Amino acid sequence: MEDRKLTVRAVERALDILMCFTRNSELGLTEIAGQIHLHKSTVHRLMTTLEERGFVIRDAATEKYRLGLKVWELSTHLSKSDDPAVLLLPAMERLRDRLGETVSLYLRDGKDRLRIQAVQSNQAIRRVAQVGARLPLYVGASSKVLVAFATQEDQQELFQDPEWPDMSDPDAYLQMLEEIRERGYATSFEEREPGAAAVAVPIVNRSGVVAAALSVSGPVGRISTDTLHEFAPVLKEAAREMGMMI
Amino acid sequence: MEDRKLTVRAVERALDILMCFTRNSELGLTEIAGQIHLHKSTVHRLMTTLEERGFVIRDAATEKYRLGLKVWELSTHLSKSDDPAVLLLPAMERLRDRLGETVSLYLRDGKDRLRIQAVQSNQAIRRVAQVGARLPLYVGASSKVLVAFATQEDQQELFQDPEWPDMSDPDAYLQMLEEIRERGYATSFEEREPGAAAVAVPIVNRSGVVAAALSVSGPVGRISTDTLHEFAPVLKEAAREMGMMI
DNA sequence: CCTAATGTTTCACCACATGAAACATGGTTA
DNA sequence: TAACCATGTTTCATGTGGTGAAACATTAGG
Repeated sequence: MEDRKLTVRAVERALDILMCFTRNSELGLTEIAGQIHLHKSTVHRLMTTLEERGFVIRDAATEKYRLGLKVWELSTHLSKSDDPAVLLLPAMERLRDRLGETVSLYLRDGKDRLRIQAVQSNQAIRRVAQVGARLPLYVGASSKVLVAFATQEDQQELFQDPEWPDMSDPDAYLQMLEEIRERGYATSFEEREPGAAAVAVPIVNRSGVVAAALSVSGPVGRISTDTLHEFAPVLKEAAREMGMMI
Repeated sequence: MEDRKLTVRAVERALDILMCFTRNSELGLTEIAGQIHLHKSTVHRLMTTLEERGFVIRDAATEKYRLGLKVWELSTHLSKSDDPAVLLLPAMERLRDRLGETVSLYLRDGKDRLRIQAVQSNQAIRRVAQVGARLPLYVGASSKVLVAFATQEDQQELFQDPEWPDMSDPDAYLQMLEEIRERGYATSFEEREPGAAAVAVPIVNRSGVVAAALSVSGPVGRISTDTLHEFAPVLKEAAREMGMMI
């Protein structure tokens, strides 16, 4: 072992267990043990610890574990002041009112993107976006934006990741990213979700860094590829304003 | 050591570190080490682990730690469906509109209570209640309710806790709890906070268990002890309705 | 009744978490 | 400039305490 670990294994495991609950809201002991490949007795001890500290609770009925009050308590103490999710909410609502479609805000987080805020279209047929969803970086308009404006090294790291799908034509893909950087927005048409289309633009903060991606999405019945391109300038203007705030 | 620990010390410590951020949103290494009485090198390793997993981040400017994205992500996956905080919000808003004062919802959590929801009075002078605040169980109208309707064993455990203040007259205190159970509400007048008065009632869920405490509070200038008793029946009716929902 | 799948506890082993101490860094003072 | 102090970081010997196999307990289902 050349580069010595300076982390604590038991804690890593406990945190991994907590993150399991982003995929399933209720989990049994063996279920968790299966997901993180540990012996159930080990998981049992970790769960006892998490439960004792209130980070998970046991459902009285199902006997399964779910996230506890402490998680919620912690989240209320996240520093709200500089949190884009609350800071940009009003601007997102205005954009939704203007375009009439669902508006989402994404943050790059490692090899994924995270939908940190969303305001839903109020039309009868609409795309419903779930806040907190973790989505892949290799598909969708917002992904393209986040990848296109990432650093070279960052991109290389992503592409080399085993999770990243094999590119049939790497040059064409890089060409597309270049195009996105040039015109300042990306589109997607039934790419991640059938029946959904989206436009996304980067939000550049005052330091000149791409801090997030802003997208507008809706059903293909209402949004043609033409519509996407019509939306783009409106989005860009909104993103520019938002960038001033963060 | 007679009763063997079946918890994991390193994990307990890591979780304790996380909870430190409910008191301070930004913390340095030695600061944390001081709070949980550990050597800074130990804390350093734990923090590296927490950071690697995204549960804390380092502020670029101050070099201090703050809670990370993962905490927020986890919190969005708390099962919202049966969460009283969102379920009872509309009813709380109606109550606020009716009485014109700040309405709070408390949950018992171990030796404390937790304000899990609050809607503020919209009068100029008002009591501002912070959601997520952890408060003691030995003072305040809501505390009295939560203690009064706790089980005998629970009460004993609380009273024997070293944190619990010495009771000058235990019999009088028990007498007061009995009175609260009889009339179904508790009051406080400049008890926890100078200048604030409150009434609180229990919320009994469909299983007949006291699941939470509902309180209305405001400045003493507007709320006399008489007002508190006038509010009580309104609160009780609201709590009855809320109880049906959880 | 047996079987299978849960969760729980015990226990011997030795990996690995631990804290002291040394080191590095930046900021403040004289 | 040096001396100082308060941060954070890394190293390392020590033995505690985390680990997983296995045994046990419990429940549900066939």
